[in-house]
Amino acid sequence: MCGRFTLTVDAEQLVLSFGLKGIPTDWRPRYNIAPTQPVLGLRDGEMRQAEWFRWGLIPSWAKDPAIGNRLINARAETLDEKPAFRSAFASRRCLILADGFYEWQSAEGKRSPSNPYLFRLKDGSPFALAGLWDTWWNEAGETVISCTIITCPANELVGKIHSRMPVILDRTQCWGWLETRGLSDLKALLKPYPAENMMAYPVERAVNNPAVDDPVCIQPAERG
DNA sequence: CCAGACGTTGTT
DNA sequence: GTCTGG
DNA sequence: CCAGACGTTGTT
DNA sequence: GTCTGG
Repeated sequence: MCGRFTLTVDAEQLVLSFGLKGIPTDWRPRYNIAPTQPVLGLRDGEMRQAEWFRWGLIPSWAKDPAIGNRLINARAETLDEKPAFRSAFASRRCLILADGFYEWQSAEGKRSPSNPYLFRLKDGSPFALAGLWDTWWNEAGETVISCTIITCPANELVGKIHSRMPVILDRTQCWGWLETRGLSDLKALLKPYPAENMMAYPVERAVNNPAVDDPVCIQPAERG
C-alpha cells in the first residue's frame, strides 16, 4: 500500500527529470507526505504543468468530503469495477511525483509500534505514481482537486515488508498513463516495478508521526 | 421503488 | 453518478 | 500510513 | 474498538 511518501529533490532537478513546463511557486522538498495533504501531480502530458492535489479522492458526487480520508489508495485489480473509481479511471488519470515511499512492517504479535522502511530507486531519481483525480465542489462553489494512488501486488523487495506497493511509472515511460487509450492497455501499465531497480532501508520511527516532516524521516535506522 | 454506500489494509 | 440491498 | 480522540453542559 | 485528521 502507500500511505506516506517523499519528494526531496529540488525544483530544478524535478523540472529537468520530467521535462516540466511549470511547477507551483510554493513547492518545497517533503520528507513525510501524509494523506489529506497537498501532493504534486500532473494531469496532462502535453501541458506538463505540475499542480497541487489533495491526497484522498473526493468524488464529485460526494456529500461529505471526509470520504476522501478513506480513498487514499485504489486497487489496480478492481479500478474498473468500483463505483468510486470507475469514471476517474476512464477519464481522470494523473501522475503523482515522488522519490521514495514508506511501508510499515507490523511488529510480530506485539502491540509495539510498526517499523517503517523507505523504498527508493537505486539511482535516487524521482518517479511518478499512477493516480486518479476528481473535482469536488461544496455548497459555496469552492472546488477541491483531489487524488488517489493506485496500488498493486508487492515485488520481491517490497514483499519482504508488506504485501502491496504503489504503482511506479518511471520518468521516461509515465506519460502513457495520461494518454487516451483502451482500458485494457492502461491496466497493462499497472504492474509491480522491477525489484532490481529499487533499494530499501529501515528508517527511524520519527516518520510515524505525520507532523514530523524533516530529513530525520529518511535517515537510516539501526534496526533489523 | 427508495436508501445507503461508494475503500484499502491487516488481523482474527 | 451508479450500484447494491431491502 | 500513524496518532489521537472518543462527550456534554455550562461558564469564562 | 473505531473513527477522524494530518
